Amino acid sequence: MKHPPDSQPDHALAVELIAVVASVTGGDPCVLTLRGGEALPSGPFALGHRSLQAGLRDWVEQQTGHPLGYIEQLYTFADRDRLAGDPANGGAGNPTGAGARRTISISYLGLARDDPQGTTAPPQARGWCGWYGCFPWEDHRAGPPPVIAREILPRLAAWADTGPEARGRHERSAVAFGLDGRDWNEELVLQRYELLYEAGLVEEARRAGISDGAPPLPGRAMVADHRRILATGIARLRTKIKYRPVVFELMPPVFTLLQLQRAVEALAGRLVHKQNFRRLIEQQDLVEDTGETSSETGGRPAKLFRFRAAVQVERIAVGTKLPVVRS
Amino acid sequence: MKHPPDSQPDHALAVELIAVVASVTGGDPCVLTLRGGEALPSGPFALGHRSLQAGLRDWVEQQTGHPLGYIEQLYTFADRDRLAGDPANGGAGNPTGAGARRTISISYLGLARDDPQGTTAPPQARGWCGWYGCFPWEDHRAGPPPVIAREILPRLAAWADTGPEARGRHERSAVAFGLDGRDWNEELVLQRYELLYEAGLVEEARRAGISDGAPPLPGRAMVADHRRILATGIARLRTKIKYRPVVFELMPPVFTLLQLQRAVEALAGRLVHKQNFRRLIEQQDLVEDTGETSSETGGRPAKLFRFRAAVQVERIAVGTKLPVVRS
DNA sequence: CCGGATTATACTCCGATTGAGCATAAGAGG
DNA sequence: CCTCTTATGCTCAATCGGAGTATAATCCGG
Repeated sequence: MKHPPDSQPDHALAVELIAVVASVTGGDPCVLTLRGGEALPSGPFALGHRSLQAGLRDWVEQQTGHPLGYIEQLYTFADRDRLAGDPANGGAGNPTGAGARRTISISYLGLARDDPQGTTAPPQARGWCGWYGCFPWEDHRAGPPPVIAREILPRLAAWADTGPEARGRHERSAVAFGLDGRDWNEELVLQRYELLYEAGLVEEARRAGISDGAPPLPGRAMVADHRRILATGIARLRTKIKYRPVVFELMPPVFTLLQLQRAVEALAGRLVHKQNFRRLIEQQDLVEDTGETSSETGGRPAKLFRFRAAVQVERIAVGTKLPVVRS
Repeated sequence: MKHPPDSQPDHALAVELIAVVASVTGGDPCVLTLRGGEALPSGPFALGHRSLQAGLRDWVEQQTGHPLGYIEQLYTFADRDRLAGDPANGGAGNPTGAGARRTISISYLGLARDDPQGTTAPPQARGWCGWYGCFPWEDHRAGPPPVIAREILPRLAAWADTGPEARGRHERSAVAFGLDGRDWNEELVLQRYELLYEAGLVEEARRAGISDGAPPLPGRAMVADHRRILATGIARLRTKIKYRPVVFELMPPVFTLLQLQRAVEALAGRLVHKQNFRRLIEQQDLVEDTGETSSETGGRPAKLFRFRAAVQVERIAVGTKLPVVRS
C-alpha cells in the first residue's frame, strides 16, 4: 500500500496499556497501584482485545479486581530513553541505544468509586495509594507545603543558575511554582514534575544519571516512568473537573454538597470558596435534591443530593468561548 | 518482569504515525494531504526514531516536503474494525476477525504556515486540501450550510426513529447540530462525524456496510478512517484556539488584526464580533504594534502587528477557573 | 433548658468580563 | 468633495465571579 517497503511490523516494538485510576477515599485522592504503590496497573495490548479501552479494562480488573467506570485516553509514550536506568527494563546494563527493545505505552485515565463492600481492610490494602505521597508539593489545601520553600525553590534556583539557559530555567520555575507574584496553577502537575526531573531532584532522574548531588526530594518514586504518567493523569483530571462534571464518577450515589466540595478540593489540591462553589453547582443544575438529609456532620443537617444523569448529555454541548456574532 | 509470560511482542501489531497538519490559505482552512486529498501523511514508527514526534516530523517532511512547526499528540486509534472495508487493508476479502493484522495509529496535530516560496502553484498543488471539502456541514461562516436542513436533519431524524434507542438518538442529533433552541457548538466536529457515520450517511460507513439507502452526503471521503482522524484534529484545534495562542503558528510574521480574525473564523467555522475580538487580543497582550501599516485592504490602512513570543511562556500559566479561596 | 460550637444555606455587594452596538478616523476612487 | 470601505475608539448594559454578611438548624456540655 502507501508505505515504503521497509514498513514490515517491527518485532522489537511492544505495545502496553497502562492505567491511572483515580478515586477519593476518606477525603484524599488516590490512585490504583500494584505492589504497594510501586507501579500502575498495565499489560500488553493483545490481538484478542476488541479495542484499547477493552484491553485496558481487562488488565485493570484482572490485576486489581476493581471494575472501571469512566475512562478516557491520556497520552501515548514512546521516547527512546523513557525507561533509562529502570531495572525492570535491563537497568544500567542495557543502555538506551538503538537496537534496544522499544515499549509504546498507551495510557488511560480512569475514575472509580472506592467501594469498601464488605471489607474492613484499609484502602491501601485494596491497592489505593494517595497521590500526595508521590507529589508532596501538589497538596495546597493547607497552604503551600513547606517542602517547596524549604527544599524545592532553593535547589531549583541553584540548578537554574548553573545552566546555559539560566533565564529560561528561572522563568519556567517561576511559572510552574507561582513565583514573583504569579498565581499557583494547580494544573501544571506535569510541568512541575518534569522540571524537578530535569533539575535532578527526583529519584527517577538519578536513576537516569541526573542529580544535583543532594538526596532526592521526599515523595514516593515509582517503577519506570509511572510517576510521570501519574502526573499526566492528575493534570488532566485537574483540568477536566472544571468544565465537565466528572467528579460525580467518584462520588457515592447520594452525597452532601460539602462532600462534593471536599472531593473537588482533594483533586484540585486547593480549597474552594464554599458559597460560590454551591452557587456554581446549583446554577448548572448538576444535582437534584433527594429530599433527605444527613446529620453525620456535626452541625445543621445537610441536604442529600444526587447527580442528575441527564446532564451528561446536555453538558457535552458547553464549549469554551469566542466572541462570536449572533444572527 | 511484571507481565504474564504471554507478553512477547506481538508480531501482528503495526504502529503507524499519522498527521493532521493544518494551515490557513487564502482565508480557508486546509490540511496537508497526499494524492489530492485522499490520505493524510503517515508512516510506520520505527526503532530508528528518537521519539514519536521526531518520527512524525520525518514522515511528513519526506512525504510532503513541508517542515512542521508546532505539533501535539492527538489520539491513538486501534479499534479492531476501524479499517473495515478499506481496500488498502484487504477490503471485503479480509474481514475484521481475530488473526487479522492490527494497526495502531498514533495521530498528531500539526500547524504550519503555507509558504508559497517562489512557487506560483495553487495550494492544492502543494498538498493543501480545504477542510470543508470533507465536512461541508462544518462551515457556518455564511450561516448554516443548506445541506444541514435539506439533507442531514431529515435523514438523521429518519434514522433516529428506526432505532431501538430513538430517544437517545434524537437527543444526540439535537446536541450535535444545535436543534431545539440549543446553540451550534463548533467544537463537536467529531461527534457530528461519528453520528453521521452511525446513521450511515457518509461514504466510509457504507464501506463498512452501514447505509440508510440514499447516496452518501456531499463531502470528500478519505482512505481508511483518515476522515475521522481529521475530524479529531479539527475538533482539537477549534477547542485549543480558545485558550492557547496557537493561531499565530498559522500566521505570517506580520499581519493585520483582520487577517488574524479571518484565520480564527476559518478555523472555528463561524464569524466573530470584530470589536470584541480586537479587545480580547489586545487586553491579553498577545500582539505588539510594528509601527507599519498595510493598505492592501481597500479601506483605511490597518496597523501591522507581530506576535509577542514572550507570551508563549506566560500563557502556559492561564488555567481555567474554580471558585478558589485566596489567603 | 440554655448558650456555645458547628455546619448549612440564603443573600448582598461590587468590580471585572462580555455581548452588542454607535461613532469617528483614514484611506481609495470617482 | 462625496461615497464606499475598512480600521479603531468608546459606551452601555447584562452577567459573572470573588468575597463576605446574615440567618438557620442541629449537637453538646453544663
